[in-house]
Amino acid sequence: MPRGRPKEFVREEALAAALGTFWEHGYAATGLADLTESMGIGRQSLYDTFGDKRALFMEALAAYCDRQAEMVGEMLSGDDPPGQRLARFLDSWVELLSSELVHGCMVVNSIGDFAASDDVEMLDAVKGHIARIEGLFARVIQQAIDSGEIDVGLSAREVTRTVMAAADGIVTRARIEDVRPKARDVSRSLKRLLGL
Amino acid sequence: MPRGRPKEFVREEALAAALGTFWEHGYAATGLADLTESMGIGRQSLYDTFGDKRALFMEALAAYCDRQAEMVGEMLSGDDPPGQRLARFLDSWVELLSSELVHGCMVVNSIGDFAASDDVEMLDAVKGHIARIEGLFARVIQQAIDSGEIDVGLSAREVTRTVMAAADGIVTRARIEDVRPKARDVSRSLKRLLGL
DNA sequence: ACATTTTTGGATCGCACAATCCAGAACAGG
DNA sequence: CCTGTTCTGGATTGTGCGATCCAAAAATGT
Repeated sequence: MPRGRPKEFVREEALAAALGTFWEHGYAATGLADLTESMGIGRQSLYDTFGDKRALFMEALAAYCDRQAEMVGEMLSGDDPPGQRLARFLDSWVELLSSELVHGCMVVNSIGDFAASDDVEMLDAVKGHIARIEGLFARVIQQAIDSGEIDVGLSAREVTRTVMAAADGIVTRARIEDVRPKARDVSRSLKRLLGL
Repeated sequence: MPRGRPKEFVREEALAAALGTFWEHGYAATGLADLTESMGIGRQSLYDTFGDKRALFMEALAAYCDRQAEMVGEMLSGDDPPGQRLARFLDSWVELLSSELVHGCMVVNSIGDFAASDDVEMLDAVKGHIARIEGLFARVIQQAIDSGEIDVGLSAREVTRTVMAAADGIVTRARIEDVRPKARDVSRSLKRLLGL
């Protein structure tokens, strides 16, 4: 155990709290007061532990992406054939919009937060996170095409980009309205498109 | 002609310039200096003519929506059957992403700019603009279903929401990368979905 | 000439924000 | 007891912003 007075908070928990606040309000709209309140720590502790606001955000965004990748990876995994796993995902991801994604996808939200900025490092991080999630879908879709489950004259790239675009559109709108009815319609349409 | 010194700028032109700046950088990231520079007028003239920054933005957003509605309306009109008009739109809207929509759709961008704010009036305006554009697609799609051109066991509502979601996703990503290849793939997939 | 209106640009106000500094108290181990 | 670290909270700094005020100049009609 280190010398002096022990920290009164767990780093991961404080980071998770910051994640939630950034997720809900975005980067610029989140003030230091919002962060210290939701994290339950003082300004000094925040700067000592995480650096500054921007560094804290980048770390939170990376944690979000890890969590999202794990969740999507689980939903797309299983013993049944890849096409059925994708169909299952399309059926059940509507539930995510009721709980996890009520404030949209933090990565997609970050596009708007930094698109007009000159923070190339942040933008590269955002693009990387997007590519990572997209890769999970591309893999399953490619498998479903290889196995013949999906056979509609479309490449895996075309299908993946369509699914991702629709998902991005839904989570964008999720920020200002209840999109679950829309998401159900889109999921049904996409399954029809893919013959699932 | 009114009494004193005549205005040295045309209101519509100044508004169009403000529209472009807001469109490119978003609401918060656009400073008064950016506006006066792009509009070519002084602060005083701006406040006298448009009120304040927020009022100027609302007017610019409404003008954007008018223009967008007119453009989409034209692209979806013609003498050929509605299904073909929709297919034509899906083919040619990629060009819009090369010129008009390089910085995304101003309405969709505004979602992120005001989702976390408590400006309900602005949010209602955004929602109204979205509904207006969506109505244009819903009408054509309904016609194509009534005429039997589209017959894939999906309702007009389901198809419309899917097309809009995909489009929203594409224009969101357009802010940080060239999405024309993606848009081509998505358009091809959607046409396949609709049997066009 | 005169009145009216707009333009221009500087100066200023008020506010919110991130970030830093500081001093005192709290808590641990040596 | 002493030392090192953290927590607390107030005070402060610096910056950028929207917005307003002001005064002088410019351009029109009466």
